[in-house]
Order: sequence, then structure tokens, then C-alpha cells
Amino acid sequence: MYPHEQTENTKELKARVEAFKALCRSRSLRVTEQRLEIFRTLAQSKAHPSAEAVFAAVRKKLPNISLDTVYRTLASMEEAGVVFRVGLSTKARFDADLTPHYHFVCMDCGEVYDVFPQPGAPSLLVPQDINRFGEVKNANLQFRGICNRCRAAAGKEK
Amino acid sequence: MYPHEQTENTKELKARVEAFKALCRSRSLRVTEQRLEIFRTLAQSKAHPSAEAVFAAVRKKLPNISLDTVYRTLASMEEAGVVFRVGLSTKARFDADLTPHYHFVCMDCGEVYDVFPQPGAPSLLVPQDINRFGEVKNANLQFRGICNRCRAAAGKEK
DNA sequence: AACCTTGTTAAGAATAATTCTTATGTTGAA
DNA sequence: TTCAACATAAGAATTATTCTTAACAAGGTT
Repeated sequence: MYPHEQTENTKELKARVEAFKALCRSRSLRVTEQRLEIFRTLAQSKAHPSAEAVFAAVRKKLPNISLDTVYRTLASMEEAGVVFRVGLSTKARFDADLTPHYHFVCMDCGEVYDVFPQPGAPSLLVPQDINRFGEVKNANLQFRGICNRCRAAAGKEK
Repeated sequence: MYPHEQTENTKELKARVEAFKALCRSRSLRVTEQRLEIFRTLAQSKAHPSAEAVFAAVRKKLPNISLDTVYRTLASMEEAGVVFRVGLSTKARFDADLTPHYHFVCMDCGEVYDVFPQPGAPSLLVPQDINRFGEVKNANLQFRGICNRCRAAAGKEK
């Protein structure tokens, strides 16, 4: 890596960390060393690390951090929209309907709903350069959010 | 459900089961009661059941079936392209890059690669009626397949 | 129809991923 | 500085999935 690139990256990283701090404050989430370090790690990585991998990296700076803190923090960062979770919740679900359609998955209860493309909509186009990585077997488009039932339930309990 | 619908559905189910048997034979997979019952259960369900849920349903017909058999069978059915797995493998991965892009996920090693949309490509359009189900927080398009590294490794071991 | 060969299964132990419990520590508002 | 609320570490507990092993059964062969 060239020095000027490093400078650029360092600048950008600092800016992102500041933005993260501001976001935390705006949500009345406390700015802890653990949260900052986890965010820095993730913001610097291009490897889509697992919770375990983030844990290993952060540990070098904060040897006493617990894996649970990493899980909790990643979840709250996802909630805040600062990071993106690749994949889904831990439980696999299956579908025997092979006609082209997508899924709406509730981030709260895990329920899965079928979503069919609008008639006449262009079919999903696969980016060309994907073949650089390997052989594609299938595509999976899912939308995540909170289903009506969970939203209603969350409203009531207040 | 109206009687004639049931007849239609039953007919269609039988046809699908026959096709499944044929597929098994063509792949020299043995046609066992367990496989048939698991396939029937899944083909009749619109609930995107989990392995556990399939297990519970199949158990009513085959009280001695094991959960492990359900897992094994679902995996082989996915491999055969008969069912679709909603979501991903069990390990969560995270990404701090929030610019619009997709992922290519290796079904073998779990590695995640970034895939960027082609310049000028229309952005992903969200089907209108998705709002029937709840509030969408984000969209996730992923392609699954075998990455070059795993393909090479699989080739060697033969 | 009995007979193998080999793939398949049940049972339960083992592992992997994630979450919970509880006591202690820390942030940031007053 | 004080203190309430929130966050953390540690490790136990839970959940989801996979492995191990011995018994079993499918389907080709005789």
C-alpha cells in the first residue's frame, strides 16, 4: 500500500469513526472502546468477517473483550444500519416452489413470506463479472424487515 | 378447500413425487420412504418450514425417522435442485460497505465475494405488494455457487 | 426368490454458533 | 463528583447442525 493511500484511508476511517460516534450519541448508545474498536475493525476489512473473526481481530487491541460483546455490538450496529449482515438468521428454511420469486423475511420472528415479481418486470440480471469468482448455482433475493404481526405486537407492549 | 382443488392438487403432487423418484433414480440415489415423505411434506407446504418443522410433520407418518435424516435429505434435495434453501449457511458474516452491491457466496467454503452491479444497470426494483407483509428495512441479493478455489480443490482430489 | 453390495438410516454423542445470566464496571448527564 | 442506567466479562446454557457407528434396506445380480 502506498503512503498516500494509507493517508487517504486513515482520513476516511477517522471520518467514519466520527460519524459512528455521532450516530451512537444520537441514539443514546454509549460510546465505548469496545464499540469503537469493533467498528474500526469492520470498517477496515473487506473480508466480510464472521463474529468470530471480528473477535479475534479486536482482541489484539482489547485482550479482555468477550465474544458475547462482539455479537451484541454487531447486532446493534446492524440495527443502526451501520453494517450489513450477509445472509440470514441462523435457522435454515426450505421452499419447494421453484418458480422465480423472492422472500420477505421478518428480522424479528424469522417468518418467511413469498414475494412474486411484478408482471412485466425485467428478470433479475446477473452481473457479468460474477464468473470471475466461480460457478453460480442460484440467485437469492430477499428483503428483510419487520412483519405486520411483529410490528403490531411491538406497538402493544409499550 | 374445494374437492376439485384437492383432486387437482393431489394429481399435481403425485406427478411431482413421480418426477422426484425419477430424479433420484437418474442420480442413483435410492428411493426410500423417508425421502419420499420428506419431499411430499415440503411440496405440500407453503410455510417455508425449517428442518425441525419438516421433522415434526414427517414424524406423523414415520414415527422413527431421525432429525439427522431430515437434515441430510434436505441437503441432498437442495443439491439436486429440488428444493431451495432460503437464507444462507449457519455462520453470519458482516460488511461495513454500504454502497449498493451484492454477494457471491461459496456453498462449499462459505467465502463471500463482493459483486458490483454493472454500470448503467437498472437498480433493483422492489415489488410493490411487498408492503402487504410489513416494513422493508433492506434488500439482499446473493448468488450462490462454488468458488474457483473450491472447484480446483474438488478437481484435484479425484 | 434369495443374495449381496453399497448406500441409507436411527440413535445419540459431538460440535458450532449464538444467546442468556449475573455480578461488576463504565458512561455521561446532573 | 455522583449516580442511575447502560454495557461488559465470564462462563453457562441454548439452539442448530453434523458426525460416528452399527444396524438396515434398495435394487442389481444370480
